[in-house]
Amino acid sequence: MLELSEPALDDVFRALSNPSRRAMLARLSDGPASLSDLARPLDMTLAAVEQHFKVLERCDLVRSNKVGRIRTCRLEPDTVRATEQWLGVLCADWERQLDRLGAFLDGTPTDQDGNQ
Amino acid sequence: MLELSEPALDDVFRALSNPSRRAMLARLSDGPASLSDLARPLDMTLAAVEQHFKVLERCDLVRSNKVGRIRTCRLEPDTVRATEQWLGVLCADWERQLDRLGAFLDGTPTDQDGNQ
DNA sequence: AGAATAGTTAAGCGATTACTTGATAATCGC
DNA sequence: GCGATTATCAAGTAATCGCTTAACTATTCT
Repeated sequence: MLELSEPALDDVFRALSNPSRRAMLARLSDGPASLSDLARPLDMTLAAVEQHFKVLERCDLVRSNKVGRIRTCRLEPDTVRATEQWLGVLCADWERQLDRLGAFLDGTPTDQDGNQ
Repeated sequence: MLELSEPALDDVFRALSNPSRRAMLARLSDGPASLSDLARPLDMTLAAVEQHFKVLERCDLVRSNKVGRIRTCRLEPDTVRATEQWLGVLCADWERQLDRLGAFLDGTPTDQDGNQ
């Protein structure tokens, strides 16, 4: 599984924080599209959409290649999954901590120490 | 399962895009902490940490209560899981689309199962 | 009571964001 | 070749972000 560095996580979450960019990703999860395709439902100039796309591409949420005058854009699901996993670990840690607490309240000994 | 609105997703992803805020969440996934606890490993003033915490609290990634002069902070894992799920749907849609494409290239009719 | 600890609030500042307009290519259809 | 389509680049701008400092309000400790 792809592991994202801290700066990469900055960029991925930043990229995901914009609704137009999320709409572009959602569109791409349905299949490849040109920049104009991505722009069509969005209420902004093509130049703006291109800038949004570059943000997504710089952090590897998407990739693209240009043939003729058409740039074809695709989702890059590895990065999406790596991001999902980061959140998963956060929840897992939380649940592990709740388990330890529950065990403590039950009077059951915990063998996983390391409380701080 | 908690479902996040589009504006809520804006705020959650924005909140997650900062490394100090992610460090605070990671610390809280280990158990409750005061604001000063959260500030200790971070190279910034307590005022800055409090501002970061407010960002996390406004989008329900954490909650807190104050007793005496101590504000005790906790993770709110429902929102983390809802965010994780949004990413999960994105990947699922992408995989469904790959399945359709694969089936088309095989000349086989599309059905539900199968992975990539 | 006085001093230290913990948190809160407001103002300010430089950097970054999310656009826009306008100019410039490159390419396709006829 | 010409005009429409598709994309790219540069510069400008208003708003937001990530801090800081400074002043202030509890609360706890001795």
